[in-house]
Amino acid sequence: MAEDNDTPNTKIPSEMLRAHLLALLKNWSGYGYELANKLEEAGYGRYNSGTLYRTLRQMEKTGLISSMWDTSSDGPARRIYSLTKTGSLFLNNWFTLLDMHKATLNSFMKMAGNVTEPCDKSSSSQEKN
Amino acid sequence: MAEDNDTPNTKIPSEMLRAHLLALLKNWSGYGYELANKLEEAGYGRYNSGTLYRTLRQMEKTGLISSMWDTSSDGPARRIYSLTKTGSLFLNNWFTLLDMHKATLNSFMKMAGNVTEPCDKSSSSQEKN
DNA sequence: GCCATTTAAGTGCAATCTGCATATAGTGTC
DNA sequence: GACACTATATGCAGATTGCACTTAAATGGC
Repeated sequence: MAEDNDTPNTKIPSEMLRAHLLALLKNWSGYGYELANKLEEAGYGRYNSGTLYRTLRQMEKTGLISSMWDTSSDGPARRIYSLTKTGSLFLNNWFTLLDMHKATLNSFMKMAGNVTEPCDKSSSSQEKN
Repeated sequence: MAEDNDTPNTKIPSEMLRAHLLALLKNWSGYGYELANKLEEAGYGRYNSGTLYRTLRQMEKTGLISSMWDTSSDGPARRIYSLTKTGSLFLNNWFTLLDMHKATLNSFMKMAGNVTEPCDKSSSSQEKN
């Protein structure tokens, strides 16, 4: 992991990155450098370290995860993160949101057919019930 | 539809809003005000109009949608949006991304138990003895 | 000991994005 | 003309992002 290839080869929205981090921390505690490695191994490229660490601190600030220093190891101190109750709930809600989102997308795409008549005489939209 | 209740009661990430707009414009052309109504009818609250219009213009700038003025109607001119080829591709990719994301989440959550042992190659995961 | 490298986390800053309030403009109604 | 409704857009403070850079502890080579 010595190369400074700091570019994610698969760019995902930051909301998804947060969800990924929460999922990794489910039933496990890890530190930033380690999380970055896991993300890379999963094919999400090498995140810019600043971006990743800042994301983690921000998630901690909003209560999704909590951290404490681990100085028991050999190298420099590590900030060990764990999922909070809130973070766990958030992760579950995220799954729900994903499903709702997908359902809405499908509904919207199917909705396309029902607008064939222009009927501009009415007030706002085509079908005003 | 005249109340100025400008608050979405279900807050979703902006990436999802963009996907919703793309889905609505699939096989259909509509203008901003109309799209706002559809989102509200679908239970996503009344978006702040500024936010929505800016999002649309930005999506146009990045080539996901295209617009032209419609002055044929009675009221003020409407900017009619349609999906571009790029937007259509983007929407398809978004579905793929959603599936990948969900798969990754599940994989990460299941991964939790294996931390006692480096499953993969000994890159630099948890404890590089 | 000295120096480069690796591990680990963080800061600085410009550019962009977000939420919210406000502005602009056309049309119909009184 | 005053007013409400439709329709789009702008202004601005605060948050977020990407990228470069910094700090710091330990390891390994000479």
